[in-house]
Amino acid sequence: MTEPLPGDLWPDIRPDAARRLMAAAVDAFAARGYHATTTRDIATAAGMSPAALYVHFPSKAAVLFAISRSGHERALAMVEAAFAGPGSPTERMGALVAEFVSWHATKHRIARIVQYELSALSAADYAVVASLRRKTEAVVRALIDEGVRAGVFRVADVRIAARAILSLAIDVARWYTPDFRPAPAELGKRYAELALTMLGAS
Amino acid sequence: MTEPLPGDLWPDIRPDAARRLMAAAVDAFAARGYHATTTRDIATAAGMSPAALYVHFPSKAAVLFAISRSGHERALAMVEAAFAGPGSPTERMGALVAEFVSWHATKHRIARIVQYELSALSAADYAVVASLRRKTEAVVRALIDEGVRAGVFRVADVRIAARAILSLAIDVARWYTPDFRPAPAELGKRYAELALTMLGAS
DNA sequence: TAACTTCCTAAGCGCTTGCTTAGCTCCCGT
DNA sequence: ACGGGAGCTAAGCAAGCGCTTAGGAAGTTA
Repeated sequence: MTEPLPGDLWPDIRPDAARRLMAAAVDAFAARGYHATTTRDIATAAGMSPAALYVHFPSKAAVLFAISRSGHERALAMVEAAFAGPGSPTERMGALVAEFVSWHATKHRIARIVQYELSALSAADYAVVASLRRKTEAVVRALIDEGVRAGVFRVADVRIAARAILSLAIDVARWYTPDFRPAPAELGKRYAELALTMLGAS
Repeated sequence: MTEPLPGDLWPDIRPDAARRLMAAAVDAFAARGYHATTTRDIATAAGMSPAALYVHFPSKAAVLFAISRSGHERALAMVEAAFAGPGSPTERMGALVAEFVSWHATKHRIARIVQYELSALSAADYAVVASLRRKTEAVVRALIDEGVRAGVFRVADVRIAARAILSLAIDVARWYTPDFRPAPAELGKRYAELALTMLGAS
């Protein structure tokens, strides 16, 4: 059920027990959803007693927020890096979609929480991640805009095209399972081609 | 919050109170999720006491299943009708995507339960809707296959293309809100064009 | 009128939930 | 040697959960 946790995940979260709790929460939230997961589930999966969670987090909601926030920040950073990268709008959009899709597959547990547990966040917590989400979408729109102005993309409506591009990637988190072939990196490349075709790229 | 319930929804569900309970459950499940919704929420929103729910349904899970099952059946019927309709593969695929997207926008509350509350179903209930989901996906694959064989679609991988087409439509349920413009019918047409472009339709 | 059926409610039961409290153990600095 | 903080647990509390029980109001049939 649980895959080995990469050591580079949440390097800033200390102590180690807090990271283990977050990793256990990711598995549980992704599999059953935030509301169906109990604090006992999380603590037990991390090898601790139920009370241990409250040594490191003030509440169950704070665990969700920590996961959702860092996931949103990672997603935005990826998209911004692809936008700022070298190459034509076509090349940069291809790289953006390939990496975004690959992330939604590889980290589909985190991605599921990021994309599908927004309604479980408090109003204050939601405001923080909503701002990150708006920035992410704005970057995609800006890149399509650039391609349209350069004459390499042909789309009827930039706003809808951006939504469609993001939908393709985000929805991967919903259906992806680790046994799916091709593997995430190759899947990302195929989706990048589909996305560029959809944008009418030459 | 609640939009007027179309009279043609669940015409087979009797008595009227059972339909009102299902409608209230749709609003609550779609807004907050199955596990965050209490039986008291549903009954109160339907204008009844908490115990009234158990006059018409054996459990809260049965309400979810009734909603999910009828939603899946409706979705499959739509897709099958578009497949069996008149016209070229291009025309039929355009009609399929347009209608499927329009449904995911108009009925986004039901669609959200259909697409995002699968993990809340019992194993037995899930088996029923999973069968309907496989049939739906198979129809889309068959139509792409037909277009590829007829030489009007150009895709590298039929399985992945089918996933992408379905992703575009399904994800609409996640982000759509009633104030979004263009309205569902027009949104469906724009998405149909994007989908056909993605399939390399001439 | 009387018996029956349908649809609903008031009250509450047993259990689980998120979270708290009090106290223990181990390690580190001096 | 010993004080003190960090990290953890056993026990349990108040609140809310899904669901049950007993019974009542209203309409229908004989």
